[in-house]
Amino acid sequence: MTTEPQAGAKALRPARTNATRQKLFDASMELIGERGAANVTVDEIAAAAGVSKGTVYYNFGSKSELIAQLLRHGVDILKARLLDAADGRDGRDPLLAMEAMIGQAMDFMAEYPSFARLWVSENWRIPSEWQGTFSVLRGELLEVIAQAVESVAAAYPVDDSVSRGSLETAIFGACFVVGLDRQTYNPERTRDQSVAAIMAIMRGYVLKEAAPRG
Amino acid sequence: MTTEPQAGAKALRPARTNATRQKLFDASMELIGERGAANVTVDEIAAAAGVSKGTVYYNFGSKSELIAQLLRHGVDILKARLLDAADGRDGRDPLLAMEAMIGQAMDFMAEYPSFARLWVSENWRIPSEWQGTFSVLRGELLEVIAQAVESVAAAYPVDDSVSRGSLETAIFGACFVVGLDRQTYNPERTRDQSVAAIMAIMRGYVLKEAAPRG
DNA sequence: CTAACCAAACTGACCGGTCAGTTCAAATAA
DNA sequence: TTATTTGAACTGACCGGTCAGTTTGGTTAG
Repeated sequence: MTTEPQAGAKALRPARTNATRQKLFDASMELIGERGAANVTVDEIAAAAGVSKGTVYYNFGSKSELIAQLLRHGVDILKARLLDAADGRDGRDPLLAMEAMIGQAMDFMAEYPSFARLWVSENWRIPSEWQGTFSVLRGELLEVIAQAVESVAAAYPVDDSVSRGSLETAIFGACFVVGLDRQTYNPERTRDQSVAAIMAIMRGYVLKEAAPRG
Repeated sequence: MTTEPQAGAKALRPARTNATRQKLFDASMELIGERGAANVTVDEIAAAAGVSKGTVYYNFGSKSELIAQLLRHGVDILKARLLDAADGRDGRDPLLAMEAMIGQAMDFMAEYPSFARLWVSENWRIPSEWQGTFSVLRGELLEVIAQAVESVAAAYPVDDSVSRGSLETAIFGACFVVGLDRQTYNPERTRDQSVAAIMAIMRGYVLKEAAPRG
């Protein structure tokens, strides 16, 4: 195996390395998102990143590990945005916070469509090479959604016959699919239309138009 | 290229051929759904079907064409079920018909999880080998959903600010994702929970609890 | 009845090419 | 000095597609 840089010492790593890793993330996100992990070669990724093949193995050790870290990278970005959207509305109407989060999700899908494609392509495989990675990352994202749903349920009367978990999954899934479909098949649809369609789930969950904190 | 059987003469083809094609559909649906189209070899498919590799090429001409016909095959089954669920409730409450359809979709996902995985894995790739196939099949399925939504909109007051297309896409996507998630991560969730979560979209779309044909 | 015949269906060894992963000496930054 | 990158060569496994030959089931001729 090639000599890897100290894996845990991200902070100590020189800027050059981080720049290289970023270039590799960008290049592989694009290629893998479009054509699928199995249909992209390491040589292609290296070339697209303007880097040699050896550098890929020096930095990541394997193609599989590169992809695992790519997934983690993308989720970190998405999570940060969702939390930011929620925090920005702290103390306000939880339904508006939810709407802001879904809007952020749509923006993310528009900005990183390849990440979304990679996610849906590999997420439900069994057993996947990245099963553990997906399990953890999926949990983190659902946690963010769960918090937002919880806030809504605390402020509004909701339909308790609907299972929280299933509801969160439906929102999660609808975000990915609506976002991806807009990219692929219906570019004419607006961000707001997409958000409104997904928000229908929440309007169906909340029982009546009671005022928040009612 | 190997000599293919007359493509249009399905009726004339001996039973042996149709049996072979069915075995190949079953085997490849399973393998490709689990591991992805690119990670399954034609040899494996042939072996799993209890048939030689040459037979695959005799019947389908290429791996790509096998998968295209596999997609068509699965959609035919799903469409038939959805239409059946809708027809079975003809003249009744369109919301109940919708609920029946979503229930059928859940059943389908449970029975053919591999098809659902194949679909989400390859659907949003650009450009995909099966782009044309997906475009057509996606349109057919959305058409069925659109009809059901139309019936609801005709019988109930609905939120016209929500774009029909986006709504249908959200339902479509939620069905796949909720169904797959149940298979992969949450087998303890019941069919009814899943249906209820997806139906929240419709309850959010309908304005009040007006009686049908109001 | 049955032997000869035929085309469709099927077989599986084989070929040409591809790719992930490895290695390493030389170059280049910090 | 030391960490990082380069570039090119190499390997060994794997895979899609091909093709010459075999089996099967039915039809026809004698």
